Amino acid sequence: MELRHLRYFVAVAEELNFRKAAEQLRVAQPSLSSQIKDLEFELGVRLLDRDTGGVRLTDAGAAFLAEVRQILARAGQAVVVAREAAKGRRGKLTIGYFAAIFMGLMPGSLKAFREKYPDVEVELVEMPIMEQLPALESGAINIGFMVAGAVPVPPSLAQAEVARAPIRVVMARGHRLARSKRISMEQLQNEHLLCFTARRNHASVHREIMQRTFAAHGVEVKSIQQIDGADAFTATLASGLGVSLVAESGTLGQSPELVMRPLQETSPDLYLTLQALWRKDQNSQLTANFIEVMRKVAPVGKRRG
Amino acid sequence: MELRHLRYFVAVAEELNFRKAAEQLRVAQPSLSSQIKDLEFELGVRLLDRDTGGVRLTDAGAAFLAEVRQILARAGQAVVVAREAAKGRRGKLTIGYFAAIFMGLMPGSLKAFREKYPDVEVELVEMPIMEQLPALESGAINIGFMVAGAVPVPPSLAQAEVARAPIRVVMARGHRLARSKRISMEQLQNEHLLCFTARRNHASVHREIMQRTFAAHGVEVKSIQQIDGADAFTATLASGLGVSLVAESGTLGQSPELVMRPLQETSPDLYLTLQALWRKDQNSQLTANFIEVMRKVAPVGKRRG
DNA sequence: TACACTAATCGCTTTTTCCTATCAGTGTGG
DNA sequence: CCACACTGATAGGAAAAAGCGATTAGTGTA
Repeated sequence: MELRHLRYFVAVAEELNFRKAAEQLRVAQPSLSSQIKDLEFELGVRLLDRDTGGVRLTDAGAAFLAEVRQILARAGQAVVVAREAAKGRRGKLTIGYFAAIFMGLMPGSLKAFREKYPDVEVELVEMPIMEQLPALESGAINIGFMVAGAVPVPPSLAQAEVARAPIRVVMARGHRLARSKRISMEQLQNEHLLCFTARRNHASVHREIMQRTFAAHGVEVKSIQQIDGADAFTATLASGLGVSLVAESGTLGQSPELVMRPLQETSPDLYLTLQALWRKDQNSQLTANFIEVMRKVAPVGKRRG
Repeated sequence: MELRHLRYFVAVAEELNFRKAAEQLRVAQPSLSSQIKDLEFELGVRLLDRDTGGVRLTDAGAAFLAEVRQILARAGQAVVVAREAAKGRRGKLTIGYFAAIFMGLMPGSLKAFREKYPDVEVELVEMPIMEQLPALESGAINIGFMVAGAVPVPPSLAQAEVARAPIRVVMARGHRLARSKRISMEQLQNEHLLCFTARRNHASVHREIMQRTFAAHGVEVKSIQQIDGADAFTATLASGLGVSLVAESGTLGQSPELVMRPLQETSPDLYLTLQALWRKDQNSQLTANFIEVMRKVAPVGKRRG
């Protein structure tokens, strides 16, 4: 059974006339008769009662017709879906992300993407960068995100900068340092510093970045306390126990109990860059579209240095 | 695009290997390559990323695959539907009926039919016999019912007896005649007789049958009052205003305000036969099945004569 | 009774699909 | 580092299928 048989059958069932149906299908009437006969033979069912006087649908033909109409409609739909999907306007996109409180660009990007591509199903999977890399390679996720330079990127993955945001000092609203308009790194040297991690006993990318930032300015810090989980981290900051460095775009800035202050220093290093990662061999328009939207939405801080 | 293309595509998408997919499809690998190429060309979309190293689904391929699986499933389903429909186990049956209060066999028959053929959609259309005849010929209804001999049946329609029930006298529980165990036709001669009709100003088949019954026994009746609508007819009987003749199987027997009494006479004429009608050229298994069920369910009264 | 119309059949052509054999790459193991 | 097993693509001819024109058989109508 081929779609041709179904198309021919629908034409005859609608016209109830082989000659007219054949004309509409732009084939000769004997071809049509032959195909219908083959279809009936394969089904083992008479679909059309016909004699030299005309054509009528049998019960089985009427039931089959209803099914076939749906099949043909779906077949047409499938073609549309494939073409739409090729343009990245339809399909499923699985995104691994992490550190909303740290860089916080996903909510706005997702909203904008869903508005522009309503037929794309987006699934967000929260996972630390070290889990994203194998997930990208296996195809479990289509796009991953990391702070530039946090970890080495395997050669099978492509990367692109999607946002850049200045580093800020974050602390409780009532914190002693909150009175300063700008805060120098020397001031931070003797503060209790905090960083967060996704899972207990995991290496903290956040700590890595903080240490690197201080080191780049020749400032030595004693230790940075690691806190598991975003909520715990926020709560600890809010208690006034310590301070941390995050990107200005991080969602911590939305917390009413916390404030952000710029650093005194103006080096170009004092920016965090968010990079999107995807498989080089994927060549996915879906991925390209998401990154394009994200780039437009993402607050790209102007360099001060 | 033909189902072959879709079947081939699914095989490759599942195996991610042309050679294995070809083996499974029992075709040579080059045929498979060629068909997939044709499919992609027709869609204008690359569905599979392939090189000498292997095969991967593109985004479009993944989206298309999901659609195609459903199409193929439906196509298989359509074949089943056609075969089931040919056996009368599936499809739609439109039944014209009338005079439930008069012969009252439909509820039980419908119940039994729905139990035996749950996949058949049954639609009941209430219409008097004179409307059923053209509806049968046009195909608006598949089966009609009439009391045997009520009207002449056109030669294009087939008919079969499905039930026979004795004629009874029906009246209010408190009616004077209700005290008799049997009632003779002479007793009825001077009673106020009632018959019902479907619509105002329509000829009453009920009256026709009653007159014929009396006439067959040489009993002459003055007049029979015609009442529009089954509910009005029941209510008028219940009020004690008059009496009527109906089949024992009629739903009037279920009314607590009414009683039925047999006639004194024992002629074989004193039975009403319900006939099913359908188009001769229809040759519908659905119709045959319904009538078969109805015959089993219908109370066929034993002849007393 | 002729005529217009129905769908089916016949013999042949065209188109499509399929096959075998081969080729051009890639990754792997000795 | 080179064979070797593996990938999918290509070429040319064979087989199958679909299509065509002409014709036939049958029905309904004027």
